[in-house]
Amino acid sequence: MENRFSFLEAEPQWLSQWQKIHLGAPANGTEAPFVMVIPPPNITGSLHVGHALDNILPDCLIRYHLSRGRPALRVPGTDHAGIAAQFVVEKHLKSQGVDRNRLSRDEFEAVLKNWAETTKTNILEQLVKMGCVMDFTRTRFTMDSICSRAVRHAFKHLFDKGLIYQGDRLINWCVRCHSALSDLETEWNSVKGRLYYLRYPLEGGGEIVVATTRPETMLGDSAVAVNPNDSRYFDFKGRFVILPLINRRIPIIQDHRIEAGFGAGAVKVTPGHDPLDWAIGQDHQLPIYKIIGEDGLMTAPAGVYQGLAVAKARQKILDDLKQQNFLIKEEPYAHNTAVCYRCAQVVEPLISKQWFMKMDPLRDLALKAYQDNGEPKFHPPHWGELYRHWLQNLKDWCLSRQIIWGHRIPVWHCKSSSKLKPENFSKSNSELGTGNLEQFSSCHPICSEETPASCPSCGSTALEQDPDVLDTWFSSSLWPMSVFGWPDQTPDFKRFYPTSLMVNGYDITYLWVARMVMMGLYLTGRVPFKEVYLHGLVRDSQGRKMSKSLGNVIDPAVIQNERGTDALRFGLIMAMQPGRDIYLSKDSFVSAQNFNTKLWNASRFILQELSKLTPAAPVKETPANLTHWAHPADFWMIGEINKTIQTFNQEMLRLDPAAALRCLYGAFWGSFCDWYLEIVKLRRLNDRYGNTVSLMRDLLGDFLVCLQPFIPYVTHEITKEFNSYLAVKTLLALHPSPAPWNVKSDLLQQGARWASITKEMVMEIRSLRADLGLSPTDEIQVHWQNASNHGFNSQDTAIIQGLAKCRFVEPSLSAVKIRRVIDSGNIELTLYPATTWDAARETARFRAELEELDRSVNRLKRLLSNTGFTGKAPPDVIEQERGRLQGCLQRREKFSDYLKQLEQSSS
RNA sequence: GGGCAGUUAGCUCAACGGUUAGAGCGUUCGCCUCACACGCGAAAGGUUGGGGGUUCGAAUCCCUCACUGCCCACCA
Repeated sequence: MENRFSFLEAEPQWLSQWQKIHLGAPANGTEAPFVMVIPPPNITGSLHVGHALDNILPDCLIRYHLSRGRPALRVPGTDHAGIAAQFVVEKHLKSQGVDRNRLSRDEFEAVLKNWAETTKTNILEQLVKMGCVMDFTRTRFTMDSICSRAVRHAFKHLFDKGLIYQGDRLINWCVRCHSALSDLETEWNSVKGRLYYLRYPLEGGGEIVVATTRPETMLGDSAVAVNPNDSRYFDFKGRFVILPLINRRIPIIQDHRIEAGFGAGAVKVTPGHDPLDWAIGQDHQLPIYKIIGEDGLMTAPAGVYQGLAVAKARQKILDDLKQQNFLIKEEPYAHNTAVCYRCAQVVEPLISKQWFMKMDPLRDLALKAYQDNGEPKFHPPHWGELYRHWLQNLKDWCLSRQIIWGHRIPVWHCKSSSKLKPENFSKSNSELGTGNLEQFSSCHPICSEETPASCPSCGSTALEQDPDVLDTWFSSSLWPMSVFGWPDQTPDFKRFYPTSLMVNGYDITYLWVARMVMMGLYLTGRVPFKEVYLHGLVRDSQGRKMSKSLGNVIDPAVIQNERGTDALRFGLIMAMQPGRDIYLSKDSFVSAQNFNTKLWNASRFILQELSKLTPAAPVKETPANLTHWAHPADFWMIGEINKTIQTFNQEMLRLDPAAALRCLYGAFWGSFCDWYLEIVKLRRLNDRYGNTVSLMRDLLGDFLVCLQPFIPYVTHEITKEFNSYLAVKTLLALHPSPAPWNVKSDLLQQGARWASITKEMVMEIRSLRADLGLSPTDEIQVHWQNASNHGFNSQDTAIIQGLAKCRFVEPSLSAVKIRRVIDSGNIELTLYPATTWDAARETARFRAELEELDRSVNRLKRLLSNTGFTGKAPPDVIEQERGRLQGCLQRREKFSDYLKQLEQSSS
């Protein structure tokens, strides 16, 4: 074995073996498989460290369940990522000097398909390299034929139920992406703008002042609103305003949504370009003027301002208002503006004909499932309430996007007649005036899973598919169903749906998780996953988001190259705290790598001991009759591993792999390496040493099996090195998770007691050695009273001598003495240092100890004489306190005795 | 504006009503000791954010204040 784990050489060997182990051995029992689907990464580029988390945490769970003999499946795949992907590809084209607007729809789609193929391959390869156990024969892509079919089927079903409709609504329009966005796809930025106070003249004399941050929208005003209780405006009721610049006559209306306290108390109402104004406009039946177009330029109704970009129009309108004395004042004002969550450009609220989905029936199902059955179960639990609250306030979902990359809406329009269908146009539409609305025939739109041959109403074959594509999250919301072939009742769908657990970052709880639940419930009657684990977001060591511009991005591939995939996996899992964001720096992976090295080296030591055994045939299995040959140290370690196995299982099952890993880390390094292996070394001369070595090997085997889900590469590589020496016969990943060792509890207790005394003694001596400034080669002489009472024989004392670099001697009356007690004062230790020694310091030490003990004794006496305590506390707690008091008294007696001796000898 | 989470050692976090609050990293000191210097040993470091309450007993439960982060809403 090399003295370092060469991960770069070792890693590639294991990948092909792991790809075969999905679902594990053929299921013999009836236990339901543990099923997860991957949160499909966007095909925008390569995987970042957040993706690594999304995949490594589930992989640990999948591997864990496989090792417990439960069939386990994880389905990989990728997401076409609509706007996000189109944005990235547009940028890429631009960097190559290609303007995407000069490409035809088909040409651009071809570029995107090509891009998707490349990144898909790259992403799947990265997943494989991270060691993820997935069934790559079931790999899906949200735009492949299976998923697309599910999308069309779901759409048609919802359409037929009347839940999907087309209509003119105020929506979020990204001018750069040239598409509508849903409410969840906008983000809010604080901007330092200005608040402008405009003077609106009243018909018949007088004026009213309105405040606005967007003066250019005044061209679209159709009313001025005031609060009905605002006494300043009681007299204005029923009067009209003549809108400056364009001289439109608009009413003054009253609406309770207007806050009297803000600005001037009167608000210009622009139903075409503001969400609140749109709502007010609906209620008051106000006309709508669309003065900003989808291209971000002022439209024809904007009159002389037509064709100007919004910012330029604003400036010109301000100039004109000022010149005509309509601008009273302006003041600095911080407010929020919506931006596109993908391209970060300003979102314009505007009226547009879009496809929407009524969410109420779906929402009700999700609320009922959550309230009645607690489904899905959230980790951490407080997310459940957030989810419920969000559902309660859910609005209709804007489904259509005016981009190219995505699922084309499965609706066809009949072009046979140019006759307009009057009910498609509300009276306000006639005033939109931009001609942007499609002219549809009188035939009903045809929703169909397959391209229809002809119009069912008129028989015409002049059909045109709706040009829009679906929100990328529509296909995502079907993912846990579509990957298994839904709507067909495939064997996979029957066996694996609903899935067991969904793991992803909390940032997409509403965008994705909630929608999957709603769609799953509505379309299949079942919540698509029993549990949801929402992990925190990865941030840098200062808590900032990782971004390319800040230069604080951690590329998982770089960590893998520098420290190994296991270090990446270990470091990420250890950094996870349920419900909290994860702060990472490149240094976060140092101690992870160190652990792997430690594991490697400890294994190397054990292998070396195995190979030294003669004859060449080492013990294959630890002899069962432990009581005949095992040492208390062995029983102690067995007790430790039993506790570890128990905690490990418990934490894994309650979805806290970080706690599980912490427990393994501490037991392996702190108990197994630091103490047990060191003790074993000191037992080499024992004639049963061969048995000890095989026990040590089997204990290592337990650790390897438990650690395998987290650090598969190094553990598998170790089992390979051990070859026939290790009891692990199959591929480690399929080796059964260890059960606690079946050893009588009194033996375990004896072992624990032995270890407790030994460790305390050794640490006391080591501490004193450091205190005295002794060199590690200097032996320190020790006398130990009452040793035999604790059953310590010569082998035990040899172990202590070896660990503490000391030598046991007969008591000496003449030598310098340092006294200590251990085991709560039951054992007295006398040390004879062969060096000068500061008696004054020792005296001070005892005095301090005594003071501390006095305090403890007083406290404990008070506590134990408190009838409130003795009457109410559980008996074992009282017993524990009694024991503590006993120990303190014993120690105090010894220490005052030593102190007296010290004072006598120094005087 | 509404809501959620958090505040414990220099840093990241444990401790899930039991009385002397623990790890890892970092720091300091001593060691290349035959698995490992990616290591070993030793040590320093805390009024558990402030205040009040419940309890025999509070980091833990309740109230309150302060601060931090996030989500939702969007006052023009």
